[in-house]
Amino acid sequence: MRVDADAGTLELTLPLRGGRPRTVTIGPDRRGRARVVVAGSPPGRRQAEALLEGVRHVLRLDEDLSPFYALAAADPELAWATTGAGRMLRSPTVFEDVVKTICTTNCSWAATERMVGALVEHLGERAPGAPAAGPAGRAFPAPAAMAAAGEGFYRETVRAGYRGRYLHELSQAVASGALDLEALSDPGLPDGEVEARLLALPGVGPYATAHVMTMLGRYGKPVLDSWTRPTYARLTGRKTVSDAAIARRFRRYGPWAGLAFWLTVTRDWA
DNA sequence: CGTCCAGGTCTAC
DNA sequence: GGTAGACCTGGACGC
Repeated sequence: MRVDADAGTLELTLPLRGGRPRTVTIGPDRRGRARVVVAGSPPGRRQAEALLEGVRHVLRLDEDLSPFYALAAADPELAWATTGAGRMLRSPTVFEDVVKTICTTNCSWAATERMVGALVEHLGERAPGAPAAGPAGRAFPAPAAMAAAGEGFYRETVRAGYRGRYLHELSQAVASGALDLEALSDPGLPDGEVEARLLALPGVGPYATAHVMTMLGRYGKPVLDSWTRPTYARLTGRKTVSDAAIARRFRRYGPWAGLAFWLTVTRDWA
């Protein structure tokens, strides 16, 4: 995925069931509406619809944030968000979000980018017309591709350290059918059930669980880590802030507490 | 050079 | 149920 802030565009390569991935660029048209441009040969009708569905999913265009906006409007600290903030980017699949989240644990953001970049570059399927080398124009690897890669790949190429075992175990479980991560998208599952299943995954603890649940649109719990905690403390003019204090501050948001917290700590990104 | 730590988790008490 | 210690990696920092 690549963001061009100047052009206001987002480029991503989406996997397609039963076919090569395709790269799309999302940007504003002259009317200020979203336009999706597919790279390479024109897609067929079915493929075009699948790509649009993928874009809707990644941008959460079908998510109804109005209950959150109603709460934010009454909060001077977050009223700014009601003009359309809060559609956090997510991955096309739950598997991809879980893998990426594991790659954020106990390391710098630069290390996360390096690990994910290596996975995409070496295992990701190439969209037609994409460069033969490099990560550009490649989809995130399928579970089977990650399962087929050996331990040496995770150690020497991805340089994932001890995370390599988690990534390998996870992808093998998904590829074999023993684990269905995509089922976690089911809105009918209670939060507690999703939370328990995520916590049971290798390399997934409380932080990663909260983060993946956020990606799943379950915003009840703030994502607390070594970046969000100090950032929130700084914003409130304190040296440190307890998790309990954060929970209290955002309790009024109920099931939207995590989204309110995230927007608070990332406000200067907008 | 060594130590610390970054968008934590696991295991063993 | 709660808490030390270990854990890959690489960049930042102090000496």
